[in-house]
Formats: sequence, C-alpha cells, structure tokens
Amino acid sequence: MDYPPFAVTVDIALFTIQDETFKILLIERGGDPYRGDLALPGGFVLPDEDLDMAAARELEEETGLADGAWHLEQLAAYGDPARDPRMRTVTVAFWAITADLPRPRGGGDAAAAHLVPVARIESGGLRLAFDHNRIVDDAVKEVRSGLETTTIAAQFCPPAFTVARLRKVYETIWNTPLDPGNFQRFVRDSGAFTPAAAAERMDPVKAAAPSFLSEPSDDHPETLEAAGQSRRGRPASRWVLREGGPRLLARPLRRKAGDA
Amino acid sequence: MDYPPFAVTVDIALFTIQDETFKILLIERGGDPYRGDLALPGGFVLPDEDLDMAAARELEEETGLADGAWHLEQLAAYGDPARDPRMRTVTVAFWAITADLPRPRGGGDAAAAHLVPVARIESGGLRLAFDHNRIVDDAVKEVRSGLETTTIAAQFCPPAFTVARLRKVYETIWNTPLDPGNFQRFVRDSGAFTPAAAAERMDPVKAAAPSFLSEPSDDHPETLEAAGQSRRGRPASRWVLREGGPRLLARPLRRKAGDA
DNA sequence: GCAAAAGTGTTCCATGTACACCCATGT
DNA sequence: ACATGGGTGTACATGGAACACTTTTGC
Repeated sequence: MDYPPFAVTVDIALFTIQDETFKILLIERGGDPYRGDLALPGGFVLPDEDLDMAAARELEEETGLADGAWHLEQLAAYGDPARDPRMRTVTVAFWAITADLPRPRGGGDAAAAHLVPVARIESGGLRLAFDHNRIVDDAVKEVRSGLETTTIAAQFCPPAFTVARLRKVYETIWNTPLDPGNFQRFVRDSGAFTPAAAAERMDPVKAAAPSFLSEPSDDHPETLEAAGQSRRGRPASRWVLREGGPRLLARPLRRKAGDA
Repeated sequence: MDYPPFAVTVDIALFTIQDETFKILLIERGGDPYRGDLALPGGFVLPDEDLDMAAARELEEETGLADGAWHLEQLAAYGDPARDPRMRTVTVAFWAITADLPRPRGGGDAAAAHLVPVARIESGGLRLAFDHNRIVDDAVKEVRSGLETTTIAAQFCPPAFTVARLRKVYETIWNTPLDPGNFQRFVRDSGAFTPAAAAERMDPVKAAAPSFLSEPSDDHPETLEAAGQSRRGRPASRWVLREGGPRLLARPLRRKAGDA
C-alpha cells in the first residue's frame, strides 16, 4: 500500500518559574529556515520511538535535566501543509514543567537556549519560528487551566515545598493574588498533598532539591526558592505530593475569570 | 535533510445518541490487517491537507453527512511504533458529535458501518483493531468531561431543541438522572442558549431537523427525537445555541463523582 | 519588641440541591 | 377530567471569599 510520506517531529513547551516569573524555554535556531529566530526545542521522531519517548529524549538533550525531573504531557498535533517550507511535517507538541533549570545550554543545531517570560510572548512582542506562537499559546492555556483541576502546580516546586511556595506558583501563573488562609486549607484538605515526614522536614540536606536544581542562576540571585525559605516568620512545614505523580483534584481550585 | 518517513492518518470517534443510547460509529474492516474487526473510521492524510480537513473529509466519506452537520475536535496523536504492523504510522485522533445519522453505509474498503453502544466497548466486550480501544476510551472521557464545561451536548440535538431533549443527552451520556427543574434554570440562565424565534417555534417545517436527520431507523422507531416532542403535556418551547457554535460555559454543570 | 509569615476561626454570601407546586395540553 | 411533562418557587445545605486573629520565629 502506498501512502504520502511525512516527517514527524515533537516540539516541547517547557515551563518553569524563575525570579517569580512564568518562563518558557526557547532555543535560538542555528540553521535555516528561521535562522536566528526563537523556537521551541524539538526534533524528529526516530523510527522506533514512541512519541512520548521522543519528547523525553529531546527534552533531556536540550536541557541536560535528568530523566524524570520534569512532568511531560502531550498537547496536540499540528499539521498545516505550509507549516514547514522544507517538507510536509506533522509535529506533535508537548508541554512540560520543571522546578528549575540549570544554566540553559545550547545543544545540536541550537545556537543557544533562553528562558523567556511567557508574558513577552503573549503580548505579541516575540515572533517565533514556524507555527510555534500558536503552540505556545495553546500550551499556556493548557497549563493555566490545568492548575485548576490537577496537581501540576507542584511540579514547579522541589519535591518538598511549603504552602507559600505552592501558592506563589498559582499567583505567578494566574497573575492573581490568592488568600493565604484559604489556600492553606486547600493544601491541607484537598487530599492531594501530605506533610513531608518529620525527618525530611528537619534535615535540610534530605529536604533540599536535587543537585542540578540547587545552582542559582548567578545573575538572578533572588530565586523563588528564597521566597519559600524566609528568614523571618514562622518556619514553614513542608508538603509533598501524595503518591508521587500529579493527578486530578477532587474539587477544582477556581480562579476568577478575567485574570491574565 | 533526511528524516524517517511516516504514514500519517486520522481516525474519528463519531458519537451520537440513538434509541436513548450513547453510540459510536465503527466500521468493519474489509482488508488486512484486522480484517473483519471493528475499527474507527479514518484514513491517510493527503499531501496538501491540514489535519482537520482530512478528518472532515473522512467523516463525510464514511457517513454521507453534509459538511458542517457535525462538531469535530482533535483528541490526540498516537504513535506507538508497533501500532500498525504494516508500517510506521502516527494517527491523529479526533472526536466528533452529530445529532443523528442516516442509515450507516459502508464506503471504500470499509465492509460495513455500525452504530455500537459505547457501553459495549467500555465493558471490554469488544476488541477493536489497532489501538482503537484506547482511542475510544480517551474520546469518551473527553466527551463526558466536555459536557460539564462546554455546550457540546447541544450538538447531539437538532438545531432547535427542547430543554427535555438536552437534559436527556446529559442523562444518557453521564448515565445519571438530573433534576428537571434545576436543569431548566441551567438552560435559561447559563447564557449559552437562547429561545428559538417565535416563527421558528411555530413553523414545524423551519424548526425541523435537516432532511438527512429526519429518517428514523426503521428497526428502531423510538428515537430520542420522540422524547423531545411529547404528545402529552405542555408544548415545549425550543432553544438554540447562542451564536451558532459550541463554546465554554461560564459555570460548569457539575456531575456527581461516581457516575458511569 | 517588632516585623513577617504560618496557620486557624468565623462570618457572609453565592451557588447547588431537593422537592413541592402550578400550568398547559392531548387524549 | 386527568395524566403527563413543561416550567417556577422556595427552603436548605454546601462551599468559597474575605478577613480578623493567634502563633512562631529572626532581627
């Protein structure tokens, strides 16, 4: 049986929070087309890979993060015949979240990697390669609404985190202040989180984030981590996701309509 | 630049309600592999088609429905290297909804088309070709949750419908009884629906569904249409979707946890 | 002591739920 | 007349929003 041949790629919208700002990883293209423009990290799916595997491989190649240091989910497929001038391609887009990133490094044909504030793209001030503006918009929408119904917000934090840290994630991504008291109850009563073990809470070594997360970016000394470990005030108890991975919340955490 | 060539297909999970039962359109495969098994309708994406176009084309070919007589949305891409024994394929799955179907007809290499109760597949009693069991499960989940937050339920109805008809859609798909009084208010106050114009309400010709929807299936005389046009009781006023297409509800219509 | 943040209590109000009840029509 | 389903009114429960207040620590 004959069929029209396609190139199939994966593209990943990797989000993180840095300097209390919602950011996305973009790479500067080293080759044509769109040479020098910013684009989502990604690449061809290999002949014997599943789509998720391809996305995870690309993510590891582009970021240097250890496998599993992120949360990765499929977004959608994009297949406009004109989306790549070189050939007929279909790309399967993914979105991903990580707590923090080491100094971004360029790899392969990517000239350089940058963490760019999402707001800069949403304002229309940044033209990305291919149809990546559209993909980013869709991915941002997905993450924003995912905060309501799932526990993915915790993926922006180290494994053990304070209530204030998690709240800051919501506030940063929704661009909305949340009531600390009510948020406290949400964390306590939703059933999705459990207090970190006493040992973990006491021992700063065990409670610390993995090594690759610990290096602060030199030019950005005020990371969000600092906000969670205030020097004033009551020492915060730490929480962890129940049973590891993120999942659906029994009751959504509503946000008001009209936030950013 | 060289790249691994893929075949890209679309598969469509088309849902409808017939005989007050939530059903999906499946075709009996006429060729190998999985000859004789049931599968989702679908086919190759052509060289100069977008993915949505390909899905719409396949839908029209397989059902004979007029373009636009359905609601179609992308679900996800599936690309397990072993999903098709013949070649490396990625399929982009869609889900679709239509108010009713003409007598299903086989087309192309599809030996025959059938409307199968979704419950039959969910119970595990029906083995579909390829990875289509998984796709159907994902599509059903999507439609079920979509009822909560969007107006897609109206796509199961003719353009103008009664409150009872729409309620029956929810009850059928969620397998849960809903309070008629409260549902009445939901339709009236949600802002998503508006009363059909008086003329449309009075004139049975204009208010009638398109011709291809009117033919009842001979062996199933008791269609859901009858439920909306009761002969007893107050004559139902009819409602239409505001501004044509479906969209997000300002407030979700919650369903209880634990329904089917 | 004072500032800052954790965490709790409590009130108020919007919304959902249950259910009684009235209304309009076909048989 | 009365059965049937459309449609409304209403009382109660629930859950979220706002905010006062207490607690604990660093400076």
